[in-house]
Amino acid sequence: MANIQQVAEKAGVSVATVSRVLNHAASVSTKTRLKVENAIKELNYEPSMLGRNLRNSESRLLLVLLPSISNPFYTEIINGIQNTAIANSYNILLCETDSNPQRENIYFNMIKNKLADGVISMDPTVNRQKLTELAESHPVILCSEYDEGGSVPFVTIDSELAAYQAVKHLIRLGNKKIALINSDEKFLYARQRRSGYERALKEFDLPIREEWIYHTRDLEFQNGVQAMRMLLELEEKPTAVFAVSDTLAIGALKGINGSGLHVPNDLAIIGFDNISFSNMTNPTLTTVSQPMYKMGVTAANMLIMSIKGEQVESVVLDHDLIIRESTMG
Amino acid sequence: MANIQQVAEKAGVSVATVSRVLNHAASVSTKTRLKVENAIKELNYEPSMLGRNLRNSESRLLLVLLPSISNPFYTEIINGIQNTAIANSYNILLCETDSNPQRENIYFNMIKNKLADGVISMDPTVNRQKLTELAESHPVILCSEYDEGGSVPFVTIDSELAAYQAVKHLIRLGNKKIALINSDEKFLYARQRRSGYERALKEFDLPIREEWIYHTRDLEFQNGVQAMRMLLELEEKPTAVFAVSDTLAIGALKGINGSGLHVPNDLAIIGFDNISFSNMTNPTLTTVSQPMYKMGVTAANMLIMSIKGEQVESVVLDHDLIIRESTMG
DNA sequence: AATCATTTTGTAATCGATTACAAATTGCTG
DNA sequence: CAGCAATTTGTAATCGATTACAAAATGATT
Repeated sequence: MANIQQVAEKAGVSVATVSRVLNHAASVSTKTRLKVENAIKELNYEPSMLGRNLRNSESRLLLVLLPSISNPFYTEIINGIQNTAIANSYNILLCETDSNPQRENIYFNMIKNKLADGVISMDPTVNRQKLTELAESHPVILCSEYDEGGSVPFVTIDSELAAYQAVKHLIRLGNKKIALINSDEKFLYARQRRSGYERALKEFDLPIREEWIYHTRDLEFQNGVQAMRMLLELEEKPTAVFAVSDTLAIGALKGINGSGLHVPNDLAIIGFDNISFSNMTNPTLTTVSQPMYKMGVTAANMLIMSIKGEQVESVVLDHDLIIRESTMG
Repeated sequence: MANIQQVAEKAGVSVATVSRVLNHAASVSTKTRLKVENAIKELNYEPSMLGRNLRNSESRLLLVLLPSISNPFYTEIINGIQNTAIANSYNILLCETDSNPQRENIYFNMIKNKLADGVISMDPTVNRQKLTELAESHPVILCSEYDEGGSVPFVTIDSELAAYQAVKHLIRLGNKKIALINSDEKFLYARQRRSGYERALKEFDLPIREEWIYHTRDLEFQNGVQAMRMLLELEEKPTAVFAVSDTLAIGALKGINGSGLHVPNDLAIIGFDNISFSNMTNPTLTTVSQPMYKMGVTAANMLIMSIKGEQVESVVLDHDLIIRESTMG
């Protein structure tokens, strides 16, 4: 790869002039510009991001942190981020953290080191303190999961309300025994969704029974299968299940297969996220749809504003209840 | 963020000495090393990747190109790559190309510009010429999809054989009318899987009928649904279907629901990839399992060897036929 | 204490770009 | 064509690290 020196030499000008051509400075005469452009073409030259970034403290690269790419929930969000980034001449790099603080740290360092201009974190278990610290001096936006009462701007939905509405839908269908398949309540969204679940039950004077609340370790299908098996072993079985993620709900659906029970006649199920799989199951899955693409777009716009030094406000977007076969008894 | 100058000043030594401490050079006395380490701690200093990379032409970052993160097929491969990379003090960045040559180009430039040390491409529609060109001067490994007769090292499976075995399995079950849901044959794997399909049919003197071969535009569920609908409208319907990806097979399964036909009694289905969802469908999906994690590990090891300047040989890994309910009539 | 070998540290060039400032060129005007 | 302003180009410092080489400090030996 040629460097700027060689281009300058070939064009018979100084490196400063080449740099000016590269940056479309107005003060270059047409004649020299053409000379330089030819030299660039001949040498197949492309400017080094490294040299440029070192000097400019700008990389036009955005980092997107996510715990795992295996959850399809992130797919559409990333599309939104990516399209918005590209429209603003930024590129994105996806960083899978596996919720491992050490890995997170490596990516935080990329930001500190100007290898990237900002970060959108979708990792719920992120090291709070490190992140807040980073956010003091660098652009950071949280997406989906956020820090209650924290200072880092976020974009999310009203999980409590969504859960409340989902459970209310189950109650309206006549269900009185409603189970909750929740993830670990160290996550804010898990606490919020539980809270919405309880609010709906209370409103209709239904009891909150601990044995109908199951906590899973992860959000994989298998965790949902396991949860459902436990619920089906109870003496008093629920007649409906609200799972806090589609992956869990799909696993639960699987757990019911072969038990002789029928969805939705014996047991109604609602998921959360509206991942593309949720429409492929048999029966198809009723679920809460998050505006994932829009979340991505919003987060990216917020980050880019933040990089420009503008103030940004957190945003709460609307959700939808998508009613499908798993609750159409 | 403090820089190396400030650390040197605080420790009362030269920048060279600080650099030596950072790089664990043997020639630093214990006394000065301690002074420097204290200064580093006090200033909360972390070396700039940018300065280091510019000087060293090394970033210890690997790029992983993939067309879309929405296909779960890539998930396990990436796990393998990531774990191997970390074990060798590398980090990975995922780059979603959407099979867009312009985007690809941006990431290729990151390699050329030393922002990353090498690239593993899983993008089948990659710009062949650009990639080969890049591979001449930079470490590149292809994973899964590769360039037949090309010079770029790859890791893959024997798609032709896998398809042959899958179709033979259908024939052994007594099927004589076997359809193929293939993707676009511009992809090498699509041509290879078709070839294996035809070899099996020929071996058992079964006719190859064009109307039983459907080509989809993408690998999304919806493409499989659509394909199945077309096949079910034929006068002479197939009794079995081999789909070249699980996503298509799952869509096909969905397409059969509501048609009154039963899987596997009326129609057997085989997919390809063994994505985690393939075990969640009802009935569960028979499929060809690729050693995805191992592919990732192998690709990463090959890339790291290549970065070290060693010669690497392409690898063909073993696959497995996983028999589940969709072919257990 | 002088000499020399060995260990430790510092000086300054380097990587590839950008840009403030200085210098050179161009074009006008009288 | 001298004089001056406006335009164009070049020089050299800079970003933050690494490292060859030089210089200084240390220690051993006589």
